[in-house]
Amino acid sequence: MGITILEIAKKTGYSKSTVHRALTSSSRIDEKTRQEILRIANKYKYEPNLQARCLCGAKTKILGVIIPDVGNSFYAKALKGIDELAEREGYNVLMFTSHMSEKKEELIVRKLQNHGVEGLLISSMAGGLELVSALKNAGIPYVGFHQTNMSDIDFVHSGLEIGAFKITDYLISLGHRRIGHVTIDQPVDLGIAQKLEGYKRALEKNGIPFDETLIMSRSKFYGFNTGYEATKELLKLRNPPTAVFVLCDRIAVGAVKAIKASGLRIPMDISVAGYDNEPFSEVIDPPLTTVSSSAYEIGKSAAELLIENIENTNTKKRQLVIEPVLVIRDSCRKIG
Amino acid sequence: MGITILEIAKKTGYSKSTVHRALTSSSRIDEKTRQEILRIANKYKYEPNLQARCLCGAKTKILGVIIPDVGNSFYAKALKGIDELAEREGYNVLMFTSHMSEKKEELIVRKLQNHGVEGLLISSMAGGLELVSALKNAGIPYVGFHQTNMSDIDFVHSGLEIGAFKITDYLISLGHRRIGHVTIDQPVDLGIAQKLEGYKRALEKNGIPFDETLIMSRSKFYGFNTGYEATKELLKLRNPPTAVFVLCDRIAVGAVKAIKASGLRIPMDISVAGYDNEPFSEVIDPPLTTVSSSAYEIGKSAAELLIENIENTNTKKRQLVIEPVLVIRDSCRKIG
DNA sequence: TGAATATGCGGGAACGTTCCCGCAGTAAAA
DNA sequence: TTTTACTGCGGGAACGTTCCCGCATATTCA
Repeated sequence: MGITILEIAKKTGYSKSTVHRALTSSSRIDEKTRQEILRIANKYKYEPNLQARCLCGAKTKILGVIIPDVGNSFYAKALKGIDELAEREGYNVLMFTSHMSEKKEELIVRKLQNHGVEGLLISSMAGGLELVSALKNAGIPYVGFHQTNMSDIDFVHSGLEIGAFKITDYLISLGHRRIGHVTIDQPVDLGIAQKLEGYKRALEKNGIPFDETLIMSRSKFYGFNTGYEATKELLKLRNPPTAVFVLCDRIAVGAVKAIKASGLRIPMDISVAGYDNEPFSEVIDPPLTTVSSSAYEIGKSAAELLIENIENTNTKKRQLVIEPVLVIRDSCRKIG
Repeated sequence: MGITILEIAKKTGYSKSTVHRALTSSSRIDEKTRQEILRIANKYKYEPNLQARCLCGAKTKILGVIIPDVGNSFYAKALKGIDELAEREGYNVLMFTSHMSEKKEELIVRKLQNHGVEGLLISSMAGGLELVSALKNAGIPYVGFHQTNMSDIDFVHSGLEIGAFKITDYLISLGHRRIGHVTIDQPVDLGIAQKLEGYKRALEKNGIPFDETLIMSRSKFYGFNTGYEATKELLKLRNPPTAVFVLCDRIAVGAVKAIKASGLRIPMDISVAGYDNEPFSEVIDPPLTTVSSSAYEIGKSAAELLIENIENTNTKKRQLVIEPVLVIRDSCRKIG
C-alpha cells in the first residue's frame, strides 16, 4: 500500500541502492543526495516493508510472549511491563497463550520462526527442557520469567520462595509458632512448591520443626471454596494453628470466610496472610496482609534482558529476582 | 531455518509448483503425488515462511488489537476472548497499547501495514474518525468493541447504556426515587456519558424528574478516593439520595467506605450499586450489587466479526450488543 | 606522472512464496 | 478421426528489501 523504495528511486532519479543507503543512514553516500532522498521519502511517508525486509535476513522487531492465560491479572500486568519496554525499544509484541500445555508450546515454537520472532519471553514451561532445546536449535534468544526452575537460562524470577519466606518469617516474628499453610494440589504450577520451600526455610531459620499436618490442601483449583474447605479442616485439628499462610489472596478470601464461620475473629484469634496483593485484598474485611511481587517490573525486566540478548549476542547468562515486598495490613497480629 | 518448498521439490523430484499445490490442497494434482509430497513435508516438518508468503500478497494470519492498557482487567479479559477465537481460526494476535492517545493510534496504523496485519480490533478511539478513515484508505478491515459512538462501522458494544439503565431501573423497582450517581470527569472515556444516559433513561421511563444535584463527581481518576469524596458530598445534601449508582465497582468501594464512615448502614440506610462485577465485588462487605458485562464475550464476538469481515469481503455492517447482566447481591434493598 | 585508494553510485542476485501461463498427455465429445 | 476439454505438472515473474560486486570519478600517495 505504501510507497516502495523503488518508487522513491524513480522519483528522485537515483537507484534503489542509493535510496536504500540514504534510508539506512549507511556510509558511502553524499550528504546532499541523502537529504534529497529523505525529503521525498518523508513526503510520501515511506515505511519499510517488514516482510520483505526480514525475508532477506533483516530484523522483524517482533518479540514473542508465551503466557498461560491473559485473563489472569498477574500475566496481564507482566504483559503490560513487557509491552511498554518493547515499545520504548521499537519492538512489537506477539502474544501466544499456552494454557499450560506442552503440545501448544511445541506448536508455538514452530510458529515463532514463521513469524520471524526475534526473541521469546516464556512465563511457564510445561514443555521444560524440550522447549528450551527447540528454541536453542532454532537460534531464537529467550528469557524465562515468573516461574521456572531452570538454572542454565536467563530468567527473571518473581521470588516466590523469597516472598513465602518473608511472610512466614514475619508471622514468626509476631510470635506465631504453629503456622498453617493452605495450598492446592497442582504439580504443573512450580510456584506452589516454591512457596512451600520458602515457608519451610523460614521455619528452619527460626528453629521451628516442620509439621506436615499443618500443610493443607483440599483441591487442585484456585478459588474461594478451595480456601474455605482446607481452612475448615485446619481448624478441626487437635492443636490448630494460630496463623495461616495461604497460597494466594484469592484462596485466602475463602480462608477468611471459613474462620469467620467458625466464630473466630481475625486477627484477634487467628492471623491470616495471603500472597499476590490482589486489588480486592485491600478492601476486604479485614484488609489482608500479603506479599506483592510486581508483575509489571518482572515483565519489564524480562523484556529488557531479552532485548539485550537479541542486540548483543554474547551476553552472559543472568538471573534476576524482582524482590517481593511484604504488604502489612490488618489481618495478622502479635500473639499472646 | 526450516525446510523450504524448493528443497522439498528437490527431494521429491517434483517442481516447486507441484509441491505448492500439494501443500495448499488445491486441485489439479494427482492424489498419489500429493501424498508422496506431504509425507516428505511432514518428515522434515515443513512450515511455510509467512514473510515470503505475504510478500506475494498472501495472508499473514495476524490480527491487530488496539487497547488502552493491558493491565486493566477488562481489556485483559477481552484480549483473552480475542486470543481464543483467533487461535481457533488460525490467527495470531499482535497487540498495540494506545494509552488513549491520538498520536499513538496514528503511528499504529502505519505499523499495521508493515506487519501485514489483516484486520484490526479497536477498543478505544481517541483518534476517532481520522483513525477510521486512515484504516479505510489502507484497506484494512476493522471492528470496534467496548466503547464507541460510531454508527457506521462494525462494532461489538458492551451495552454500557443498557447496563446503567438496568441497574437504575432495578433500584427504582426497589422503591428508590432519589438515586445518586457517582461518576468522574473524563471526557475521553465515552463509557461515562453512556452510563449517565442509561441512568437518565431509567428515570424517564419511570417518570422521575432528573435532578442534577444528584450527579456527583470530584475527580477525573478511577480510584477509591474518588468514590469516597464524591459520596461524602452526596450525603451532605439537604435531601440526600436513598440509593447510589456508582460508575464502577472500584469507585464504589470508596463510596461504601464513605457511607460507613458517616455511620450509615448498607443496605439498611442506603443502597449502593456498582458496575463491572470486579473479582473483589463479591467479597467486600456487603457483597456488591453490580452489573457484569462479559469482557471475554465481547472480545470473542469482536474477533468473530472481524474474521468474517476478512474472509468474506462483502458483509453488511453489523452492530452487536453483549447484553450486560445484573448481579444482585446484598448492597441494595427495598426502601421503606 | 602513474599507481593506489576513497567516494558515490548502479545493477544483479537472493530471500521463499504465490500466481499466471503454457505444455504435454489423456479422456470425452463432435 | 478431429476437435475440445481436462488433468497433471513445470517454469517464469513478481512481491520489496538487503547484500555484494563493480564501475566510474575524485583524491591521495610515492
